[in-house]
Amino acid sequence: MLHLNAYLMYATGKAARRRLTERLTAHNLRLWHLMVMALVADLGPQMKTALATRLDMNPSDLVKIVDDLVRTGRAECLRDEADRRRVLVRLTPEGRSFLELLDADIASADDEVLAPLDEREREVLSSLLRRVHRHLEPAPAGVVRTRPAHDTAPRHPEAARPQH
Amino acid sequence: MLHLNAYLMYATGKAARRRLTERLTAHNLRLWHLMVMALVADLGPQMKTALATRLDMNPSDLVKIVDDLVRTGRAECLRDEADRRRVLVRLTPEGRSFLELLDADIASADDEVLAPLDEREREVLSSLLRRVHRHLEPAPAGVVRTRPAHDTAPRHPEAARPQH
DNA sequence: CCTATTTCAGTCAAACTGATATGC
DNA sequence: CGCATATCAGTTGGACTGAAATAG
Repeated sequence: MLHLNAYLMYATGKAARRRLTERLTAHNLRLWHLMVMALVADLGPQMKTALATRLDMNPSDLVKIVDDLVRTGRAECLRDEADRRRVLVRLTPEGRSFLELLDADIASADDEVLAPLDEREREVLSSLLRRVHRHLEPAPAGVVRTRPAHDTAPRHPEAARPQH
Repeated sequence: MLHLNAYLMYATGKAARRRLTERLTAHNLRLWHLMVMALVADLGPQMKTALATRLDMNPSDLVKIVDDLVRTGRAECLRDEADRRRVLVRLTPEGRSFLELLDADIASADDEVLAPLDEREREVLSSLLRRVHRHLEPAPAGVVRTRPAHDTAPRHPEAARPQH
């Protein structure tokens, strides 16, 4: 019973989150602050609903996270003039450089988590997890097709695909 | 940045927990209620600290979970007469049959989570996750060596293993 | 009217901290 | 005394619900 795979995933994920969180509290950040910044950096300015769906979090919680980011000057919101219901979230230059600052910390957390596995095994684990994850959290719709940051080349052009 | 493995584990674990929790709420149970019962069923009567360590949860939280289980007649606590600080938690017969009742639900949750993987892949994932998990949450000490006990006779904890 | 997006108010399980009591 | 076990009170970040406000 304790060999329940669902529980094993949960327990491992919890321990992994703890490592990440440890690094983040040193910077006065919480997990979602990082993830929202990282996702916006990856996809370019996005609607709040798209961010929430993609991160599998509640829209009402995302609002508060974005509020924090705006208050600390790391993100800003623009009303989309084409559809005035929409609010696009984008990083400020400070937000972008702050993310770069975190990069080393984050990578080392990742490394610590995967320490017992060699390169080949990490890839296998990552790919299996990704398949399970895609299955459990089906592809989010509604991602706005915007360019990533103007100063960096678009890295995943196929990721910003309209929903139909 | 979003390909962060630590986050991928967290996100997958969260989704897996959700599936488990869905089945449990149908039985008015929470995750920890199940896990504590399952662990006690597996290891036999255990100290509360041992259970908490093993499940990577806070001792103060475990107390409340065990309280719930006792109140609903699924577990009972016995003071260890050899060391009166210790409280051994064990399942009642009702607890044991309740666990058996849950078995099918639990197995199906597990199956749903791993649906996209074939038998071979499930084993690989499970084994990789287990290694990562062991590394992140090193082996708990202080587990009392008791039999999984189908009768209710208190075992003598002289069988307990010293923790180093 | 109906739907989508955002926002707010509040609840709940889980994660964690600190302090205290008690027995070895 | 120190140390381990158990317990209690409280906080915090996270997960979730329901409802309102706004705009297409």
